[in-house]
Amino acid sequence: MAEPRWLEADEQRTWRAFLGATQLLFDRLDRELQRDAGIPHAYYEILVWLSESPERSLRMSDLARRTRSSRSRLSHAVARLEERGWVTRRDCPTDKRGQIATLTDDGYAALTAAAPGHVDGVRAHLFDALSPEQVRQLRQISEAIMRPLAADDTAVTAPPPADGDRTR
Amino acid sequence: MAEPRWLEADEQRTWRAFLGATQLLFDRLDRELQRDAGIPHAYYEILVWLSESPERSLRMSDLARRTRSSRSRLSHAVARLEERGWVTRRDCPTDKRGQIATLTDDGYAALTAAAPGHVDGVRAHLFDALSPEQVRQLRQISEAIMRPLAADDTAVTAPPPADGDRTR
DNA sequence: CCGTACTTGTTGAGAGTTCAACCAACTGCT
DNA sequence: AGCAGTTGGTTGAACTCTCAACAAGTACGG
Repeated sequence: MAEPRWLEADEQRTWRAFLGATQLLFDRLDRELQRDAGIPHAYYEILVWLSESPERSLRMSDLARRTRSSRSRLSHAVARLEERGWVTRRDCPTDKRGQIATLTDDGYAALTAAAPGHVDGVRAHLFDALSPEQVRQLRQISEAIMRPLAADDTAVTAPPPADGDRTR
Repeated sequence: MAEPRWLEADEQRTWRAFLGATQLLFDRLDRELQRDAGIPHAYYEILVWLSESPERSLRMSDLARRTRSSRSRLSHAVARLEERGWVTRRDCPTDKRGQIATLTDDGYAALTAAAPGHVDGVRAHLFDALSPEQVRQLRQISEAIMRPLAADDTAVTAPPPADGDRTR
C-alpha cells in the first residue's frame, strides 16, 4: 500500500481540531503563567496540590500521583521549587525512605499572587468560549477519556485498585 | 484575603477533568510513539504535514504555522530529522531567506511504518471511549476553543486574516 | 532471622523546548 | 537608489522532561 491507514475523514477533523484546541490553549496558559509567575504550569499544579493538603504537605509519592507526574520529574521540579524557597523537604517520620514536601509561606504567597491571573486565563480562554451545555459535555467527555487511561495506570503498577487515593 | 479566587466548584471539576484527560491521553500517545517510532508526537506531526504537501515539501515558515510551532522549535526539530535522513533542507528559489523542507523516502517510510500504530492508539484511547454524539460535541467544543485563540495569533502578527493558509 | 522482591526517591545524561539575540533578505516609501 | 521596518531562519544557553540506573528502606515468605 502507498498510503498509511488514516482516520476516517470525520474522525480526522475531530482529531485535528482537538489537537489544535489543546495545543493552543495549554501553550497560551503555560506562557501566561511563565510570564506572570515565572513557573510552568506543571510547577503551578504542584503548588496547588500542596496548598490544598493538610499542613500544606504531601509525600513525594502522593504528590507525583496527584500531579500525574513521574517520580523523577517531580523530584527535579521540587528541587527547583526548593531553590526558590517555595517548598521544603523533610524526612518522613514513619517511613525512612519517604520525603515530605511542604509549601512555605513564600510559596503560598507566590501561589496566591499567581492564581487570580491564571484563573482568569482559564476562564477567558476556555469557559468563555463554551456554552453551559458544552461545559457539561466537556466534563463528561473528559471523564470518559480519562477512565480507561487511569485504570491502565493503576493496573500496571497495582493489581488491586489501590483504594483511598482516588480522591477526586 | 486568605484564599486566592478559584473557579466555581462546577467549573473546577470540569477543568480538572479536562486537564487530567488531556494529560493522560497525550502522555500515552507520546510515549507509544516514542517507543514505536523513536520520535515525539511533535516530530510526527511535521512528517505528516510534509507527507500531505505537494512535492512532500513546505517552507519552514509554513510548516511552523501548520504545526503551531515556533520557528525556533521547528528549526531544531528539522535539524534532528535531517540527521536521521528523514528530511532534507534546500534553499528556496524565489526567496533567498527561505528554506524548503522535504520529506525523504526514508522519512516517508518511517511515517508509513509509524502511522498505523499511532492511529490505532488515537482510536483506542480517544474515539473508542466516546459515543458518536460525544465525538460530534468534542469537535464543536474544540473549534469553539480554538477560534478565539487562533484569531489572537494571527491578530498579533497580521492584521488582515492572512487568507489562503486556513487550509483545514 | 534471612533473602528476595518491591517501593521510594534521587541522580545524571540525553533529548526537546523556550527565549533572546542575531544575520540576511525582502518590502515599502521617499 | 537608499533606508527603515519587517520577515525568515538559525543559534546557543537555560530550563524541563525522560529514561535508566542506583541507593536505601520496607514487606513478606521460608
